Amino acid sequence: MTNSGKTKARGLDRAFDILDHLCQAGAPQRPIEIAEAIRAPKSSIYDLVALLVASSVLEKIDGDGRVFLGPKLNFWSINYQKHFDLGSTVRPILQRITERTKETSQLCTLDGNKYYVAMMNEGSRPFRISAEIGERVPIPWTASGRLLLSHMSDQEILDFIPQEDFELPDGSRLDPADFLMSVRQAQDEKFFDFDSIADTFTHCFAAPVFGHDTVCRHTLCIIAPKEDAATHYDDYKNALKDGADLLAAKLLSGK
Amino acid sequence: MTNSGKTKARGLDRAFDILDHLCQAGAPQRPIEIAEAIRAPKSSIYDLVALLVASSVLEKIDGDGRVFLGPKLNFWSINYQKHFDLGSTVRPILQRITERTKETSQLCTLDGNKYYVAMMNEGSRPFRISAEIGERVPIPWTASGRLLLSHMSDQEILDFIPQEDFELPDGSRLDPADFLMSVRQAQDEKFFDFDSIADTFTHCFAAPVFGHDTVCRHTLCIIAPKEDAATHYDDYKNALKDGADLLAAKLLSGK
DNA sequence: AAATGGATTCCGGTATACCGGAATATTGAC
DNA sequence: GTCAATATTCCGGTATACCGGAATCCATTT
Repeated sequence: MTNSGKTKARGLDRAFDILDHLCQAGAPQRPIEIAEAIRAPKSSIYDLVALLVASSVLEKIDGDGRVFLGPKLNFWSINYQKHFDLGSTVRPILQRITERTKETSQLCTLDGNKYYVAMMNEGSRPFRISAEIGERVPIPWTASGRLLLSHMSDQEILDFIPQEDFELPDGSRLDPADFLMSVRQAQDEKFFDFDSIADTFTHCFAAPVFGHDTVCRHTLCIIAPKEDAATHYDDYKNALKDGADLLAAKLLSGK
Repeated sequence: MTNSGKTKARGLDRAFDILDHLCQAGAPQRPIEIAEAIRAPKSSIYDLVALLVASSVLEKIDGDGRVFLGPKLNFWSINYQKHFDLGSTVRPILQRITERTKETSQLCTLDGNKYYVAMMNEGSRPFRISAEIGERVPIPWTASGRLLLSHMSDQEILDFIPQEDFELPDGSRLDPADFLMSVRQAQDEKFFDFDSIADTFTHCFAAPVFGHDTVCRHTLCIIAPKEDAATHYDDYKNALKDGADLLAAKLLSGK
């Protein structure tokens, strides 16, 4: 993963691999399970897990040696958020969008070369759509992904996305050239929407939140049943764009 | 800091020191500032900062080489919170407390041997009391601190708290023996309140949130002007205790 | 009990991460 | 422009972190 050749891997990288793996696993694991999943030497992982537990970056969950993400991560993240004030800035904006549209709204962003939902405000619908919070999803599967990559060149995008991520959940393959076109379309219109590819009955909308360098750092998005998406298309689009513009302004003004 | 002797420090520890230092600094810094603050070799810090930036654990903030906590921390923390569901569980409880008391309410916990405010719900008062979110504060300065240590023995507590943390902000020194007594009192009553030591006109209340092992993992607390604290003493106390019990129940039931 | 299978700890060699110090780049003052 | 002061990069030696493999521990089964 981090280490493909014949050489030793750095402890830092291994440690971060452990954290990322536990995010993906979504549940406490034993050192040996982690080692196998990461494809890392067992003895190294035992060492590292002990170190990470000692510094509360990981936490012992049960008496059987299972560990999970620890409170130290929360501490660092709170300080991160204090600076960018994401939490308290975004929440009311999502609530406003859900109020206007009745749909579940989300703040999305990238982690490495994957997309994930960073914050979610559930709508009133009885059924629940969309990915779990914090779950990493291939970028081409998402409307937001088009926007989040739009500052990159075609070549950069192709280098950035793992080949296998063009395989859609239904087993078909998305043509990278088509994907690039949709990225450019999203870039031009500063908006993107399409029928979901995770299911057959919903439609995704996404609006970009630009940082100071005109790079799309986040998106606001909603996922709605197709019929509602069609009848309220302009309402939904405007609700998202308004929210995204407001959010960008607040983030840029430093408050 | 991490390394006092003559030996090399581990990269992991240095990296975590960097993160903790940036939390404390509260603002982006250059590698060299970090190195001096941490008392670490410059060349090592340059190396590490580059590594951490590459993995988005740190983030380049400006063109002058300044870095700050990065989005990767947020990603990990979101997954941490998904598991323990702190965010969405605690928020409404704090809101309820603030509703009942009109005061600012907080969720507090430990990071290492320091206290910090993990979540805050501001009351309606025109002036603002209490520490910043995420700011590390000596445990003896806080009402919550008494509860958060109450599972430890006297000796463990004395070993745990740095000597200098008994120096109060007004320059006077708290007798460790007195502190231990107040810890035991808090333990017996499952509650603690006292006149603030950070100022002369407020009173702090704290109620413990117990984990599955009857260890006090968090506290709920409020800080109120002395007169209000006196006239509404029972109201405030009950609001906090109700909230804390409710929170403990929710956390233990896994939802 | 004995045996089996797996998890965890222990241990020693070696690749390399860490660090001191020198070289170079950058900034700002004059 | 020159110079001084500071920040950053470069480089090589050595302490040690990483890792393979063996030993030990711990449940379960026979």
